[in-house]
Amino acid sequence: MKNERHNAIRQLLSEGPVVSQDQLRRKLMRRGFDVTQATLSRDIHDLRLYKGPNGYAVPNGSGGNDDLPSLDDVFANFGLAVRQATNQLVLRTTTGSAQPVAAALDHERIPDVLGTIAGDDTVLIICQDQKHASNLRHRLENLLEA
Amino acid sequence: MKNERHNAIRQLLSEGPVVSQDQLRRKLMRRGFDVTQATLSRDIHDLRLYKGPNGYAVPNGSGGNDDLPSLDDVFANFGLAVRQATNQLVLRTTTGSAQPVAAALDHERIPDVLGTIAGDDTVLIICQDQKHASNLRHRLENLLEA
DNA sequence: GAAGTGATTGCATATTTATGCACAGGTTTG
DNA sequence: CAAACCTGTGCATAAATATGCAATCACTTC
Repeated sequence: MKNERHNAIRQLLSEGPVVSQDQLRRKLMRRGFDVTQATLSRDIHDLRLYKGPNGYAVPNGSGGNDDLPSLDDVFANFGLAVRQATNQLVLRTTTGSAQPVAAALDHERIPDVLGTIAGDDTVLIICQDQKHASNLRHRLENLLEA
Repeated sequence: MKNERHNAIRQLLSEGPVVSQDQLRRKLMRRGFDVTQATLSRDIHDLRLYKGPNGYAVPNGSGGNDDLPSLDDVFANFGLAVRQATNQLVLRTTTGSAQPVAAALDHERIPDVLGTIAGDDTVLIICQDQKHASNLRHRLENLLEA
């Protein structure tokens, strides 16, 4: 429950500005998540979100991670949201992070992945078909939480 | 004076974490600035500071570029042609303009758009499905004629 | 010089966010 | 199975932040 809600929050933030926890609460309500402001305060702490002049935002890849980052790490740090269009996934990342994220994906040699194309903050992932795409999407959504 | 105080605030933030406006007030006091929390709330707004897990921070991007040119402008200036392939649109732009055009598209937060990937003179726009793609294509075609 | 104007600030208070406590639903342990 | 433990949550409320209003001050205009 909490994990799904966290994903929904990231998704919402990538779609439009959210100025207060109460506004976030109402938006989540429309998506079927009914929680109180107190819970959102805790969620925001968990997700390490920032609040600025334009509302809440996902941290921009500042943490600067070191070694050979695993897919899990890369995702936890830079992944924002995954969306699916038939056999393709569109993965939003923090700005400037799409390339390394795509590299990590390629490196994992996941059989579902036919190939990736990365821009600045978006990775397009091509799968064999819709089924493989769904499969991968679920997997990535879980990684987003870590 | 407000400007000196703003500079002092920036200085303080670069030296160590500041977690609350009241803490900031006390630190400024020691430097000879005696103002209330209300004033600091306004200062923070003026300086467009962000508050996150580690307190206040100066905005991420070096040069706070908040306002992108409007989609209409960008299109009128750099857009060349739109073509559709099932759920994707391929947008040709003047060479070197694909990135800014894609950025403008992203920031418009059009619901039809799952994501964009930009090269040098081409932007690939991924939509949910063929219907959304057609919808968006018509819209963009209109902008091109403007 | 009087009156008008705009900028800055404090005060009081509204609004927003964080948190102590209690409780419900699972899990693990004995 | 019961007891001891976690985790996640709401409720009530504390803490932090934003803001309407009025006062002050530096300038401008007539």
